[in-house]
Amino acid sequence: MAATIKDVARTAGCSIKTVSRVINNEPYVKEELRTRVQTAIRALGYAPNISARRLVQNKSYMICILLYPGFHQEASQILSTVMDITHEEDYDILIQPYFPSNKRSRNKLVELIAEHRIDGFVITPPCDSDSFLIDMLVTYKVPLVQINPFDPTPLIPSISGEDRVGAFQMAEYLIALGHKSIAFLMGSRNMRSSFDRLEGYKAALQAHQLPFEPGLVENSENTFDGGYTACKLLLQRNARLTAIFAGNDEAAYGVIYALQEMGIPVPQQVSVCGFEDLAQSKKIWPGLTTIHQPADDMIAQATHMLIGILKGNPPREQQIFLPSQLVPRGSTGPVRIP
Amino acid sequence: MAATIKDVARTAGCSIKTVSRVINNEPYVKEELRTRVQTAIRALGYAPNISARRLVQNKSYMICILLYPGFHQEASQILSTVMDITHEEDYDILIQPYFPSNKRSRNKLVELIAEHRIDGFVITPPCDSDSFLIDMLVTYKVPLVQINPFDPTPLIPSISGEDRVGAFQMAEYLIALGHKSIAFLMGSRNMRSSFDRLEGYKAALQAHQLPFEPGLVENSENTFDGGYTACKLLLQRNARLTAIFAGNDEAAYGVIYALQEMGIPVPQQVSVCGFEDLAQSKKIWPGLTTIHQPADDMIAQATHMLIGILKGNPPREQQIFLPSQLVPRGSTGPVRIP
DNA sequence: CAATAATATGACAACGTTGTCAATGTTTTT
DNA sequence: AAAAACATTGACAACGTTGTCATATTATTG
Repeated sequence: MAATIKDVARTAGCSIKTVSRVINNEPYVKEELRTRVQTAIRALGYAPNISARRLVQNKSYMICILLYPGFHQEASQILSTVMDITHEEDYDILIQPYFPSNKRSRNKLVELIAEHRIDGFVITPPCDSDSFLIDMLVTYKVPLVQINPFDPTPLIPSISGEDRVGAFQMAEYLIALGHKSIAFLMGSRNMRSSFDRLEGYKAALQAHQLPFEPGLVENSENTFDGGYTACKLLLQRNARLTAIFAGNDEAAYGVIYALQEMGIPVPQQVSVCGFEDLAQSKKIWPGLTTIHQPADDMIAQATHMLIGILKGNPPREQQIFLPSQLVPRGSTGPVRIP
Repeated sequence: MAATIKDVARTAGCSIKTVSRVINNEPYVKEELRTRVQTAIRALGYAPNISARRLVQNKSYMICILLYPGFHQEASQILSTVMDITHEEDYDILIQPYFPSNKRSRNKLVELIAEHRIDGFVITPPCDSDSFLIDMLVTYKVPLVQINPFDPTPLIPSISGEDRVGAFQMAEYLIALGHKSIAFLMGSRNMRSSFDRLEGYKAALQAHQLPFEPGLVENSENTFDGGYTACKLLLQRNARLTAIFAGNDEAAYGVIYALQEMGIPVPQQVSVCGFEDLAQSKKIWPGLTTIHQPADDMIAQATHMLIGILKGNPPREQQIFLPSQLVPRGSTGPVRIP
């Protein structure tokens, strides 16, 4: 299917060896021929086959970084999970940072695909919203599994957390504690899960006959700084609120930091909760009440599904849900009786 | 050098195709011949060459997980750094969890080496203390770079943080704040850095004419639970201490949690500090005073050094130091005047 | 018992690249 | 002007595996 060095040689009218020289920036190719070869390479979309190169050079072009789970806490949680999979399956796993819509990220990906270095992809939020990315993978017919929010008509195999349900549970929990003025931090708008969580929050209010106040919703990125800033804005605008439901755990850390900085005790005056249950959330004081929906589980499931597809065992269901679970900790408490 | 399928075939007295069948658990090989082949495989220490298999099957046996830096906070800090390197260099990077002295970890490594899948290694603490591991890599002549504490006679190229100096700086800082009763959490004993940090702490006391009290040193793992437990033990034994110097940031989180749980205000009654400067340390309240010595920088340096070695440019120095830097935050303050 | 099917083995090509070496053309040196 | 050095190109083997196909052996069927 893909062009090989022979195709390039034929197109450029020279031997494969000369093409090889051009690819590897070796000397002893006349400038004119060199450009002719480069033109052919571009015209055919040729990329060298890494496996062949590795074979003949007896090199792997791979480096291994040994990481003790504990030397760097959070990373290893994902990595351990993922690497357990590689140990049982025949696949190595490359973890690649991806910035949606970033040109460099995209180029790197095209390269990985063109060089036959990748059999399949697992896509995590918010990369699933990068339609260029998804289109490209579909065009190249590279198998992929997404981690993304609920989709009523999934075209692509995916693992989904229950964002709407989880947010509903959490809001209901706060309401049960007596909170009536509950702020909501609407997370990154490029993640669909943010919208689903907002919906769950609204639904819970409605189910308990509480009014939805748009002034209690603040846009923020799902980061520490996002939570910090949003919290300050909210309190400026509304001094009566008794609880803040952050878009995720990271944002909740920012909220807690901001409150403490202002001398507002958590949870005595304001309750705070998050969504995700990072390992860190039980290590801060007070422990963060949150919805358990761990990234590493989702990634593990997605990887298993992908390997299944690659081995010719497509999953029974296109979309798998991981149930969300409320984890109450110290950052939330009963509303203070005024 | 390494045995190939032909060697096995010759030893077992059959064709390479039959060996291939045995390797891949295909049918149509008589039991007797199958065991003969398996014996030969074991005798020769044969492992199939993955690149050749990949070439002929036109598969990469690699999976890519796209991870948005932000979807999972801490992991991406390391990964981003590391992947930036792969983007510029020709190497893919496999991150592999390793439990020192764990049989499964070791087997996985042997496999990676035998199958020619790895050109070189970066070893992080405490894996550098696993002499089996180091010996094996040296025996197989696989290039490696270690991240480890200062070694006066380094045989292996390494990147080192200034553990002793850093601990000295920190202890001196606490002393300058008026602290005289400073507890020290001696971190994991399988990391040499723990000993170096203890030394730095002792040296600072001595430099300022403060007595070293063994009762103020507590053994603990460099984990949240380790810090938590050690803190409780320390306070039971010694109510006068005004500062706790934890073995690393994670342990410091445990210490802060324990203190808050006991209603002891930080830093008003007890100051707390750590070592490492995890991203989280500026996000907790009060922010953690610590020594900046980021894992991702060290890993990046080590990786660059390793690639240099692989490309035939050995480093000028066998050992590179990354200077440590004190980062004061809210968790430390002047000692309370009684 | 012949005919057929199933099992067991091997010879050899193919995968796509790089390395070696030979062949040719061009420039520089003596 | 001959010799030597250098620049440019290509033919072909090699890397280690799996896939295809042919062949030999054994078991099953009619």
